[in-house]
Amino acid sequence: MPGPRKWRHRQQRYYERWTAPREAILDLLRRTSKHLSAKDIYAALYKMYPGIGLTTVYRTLDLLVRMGLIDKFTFGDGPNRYEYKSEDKKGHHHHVICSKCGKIIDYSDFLEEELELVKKTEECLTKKYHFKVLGHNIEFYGLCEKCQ
Amino acid sequence: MPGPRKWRHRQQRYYERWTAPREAILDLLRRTSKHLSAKDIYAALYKMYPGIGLTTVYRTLDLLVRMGLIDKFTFGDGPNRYEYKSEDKKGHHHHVICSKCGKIIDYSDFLEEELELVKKTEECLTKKYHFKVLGHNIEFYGLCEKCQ
DNA sequence: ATATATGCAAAGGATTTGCACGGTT
DNA sequence: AACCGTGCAAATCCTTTGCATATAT
Repeated sequence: MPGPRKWRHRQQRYYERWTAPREAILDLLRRTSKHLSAKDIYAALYKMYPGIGLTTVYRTLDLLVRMGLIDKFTFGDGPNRYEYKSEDKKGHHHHVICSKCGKIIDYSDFLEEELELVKKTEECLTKKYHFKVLGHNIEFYGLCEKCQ
Repeated sequence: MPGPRKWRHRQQRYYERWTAPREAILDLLRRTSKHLSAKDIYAALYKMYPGIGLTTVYRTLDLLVRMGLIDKFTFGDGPNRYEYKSEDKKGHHHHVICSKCGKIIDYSDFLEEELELVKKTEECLTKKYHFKVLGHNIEFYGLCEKCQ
């Protein structure tokens, strides 16, 4: 049951078998625009796939993160949330989080400015600390319309 | 035993008594440049102040966050970390986190550019979503010199 | 005297780990 | 047959809560 990007890396073996749960979890994340937690995913899958275990969800999410297919986000309190990483740059966005109700808005304006700042920063960090930047995370928090 | 900024807000009472543990915890955070977890603080204080409870540390940290004296950071896995919020803008910085060893570097270049981007974004978010921005968080992650 | 702050122990929530079973290769 | 993936239960880690006691006003 090969997925869309079934792929075993030469250097680092990500998996040996592309199984139904793995496909189901990746598929769910690919289809949704929400930021799902492990439990969310477990609950959604349980309907169509009873017998699935929460542990498998966690392990699969970890696998998908390592494969670079999804991103993992930690929003202050509460469980980690996962998001499908779209291949095109258009998918890039930030999160705006309401501190009160936890609502998350995806936001993607000023990407050019951001990109420039990020690039500058990365170069500087490489020079200054010999730090290899692999990614960044920009988020805003405050109060959403309803919670003010 | 009044602290440096002992202060009971008129509208919202933060505390009734400025006690020794509160002073000790704020003081510790003011003196260090590290990003301490609740346990770190507990351990440090335990030497000079045995009998202090971890619960008190958590409760005090929560209080100090509500008072706006310290910031709380969640770096992926691991415990939350706390940092004294300096009053001058010079104290503003980002975090660069090594994904492997967890090392945190404070970084504060390109603040003007950042400030501009942040300002733009905040205005836009207000207009677009009527979202009241209270703060932002910019962080970079990757591999530090040793871990590459 | 009264309300607040504290410490301990227990509870809670999220995630990881140990282990035996079952399906693939 | 050997190995990988899975599910369950237990363990772990961090944090919060309940409650009785100690302390400040």
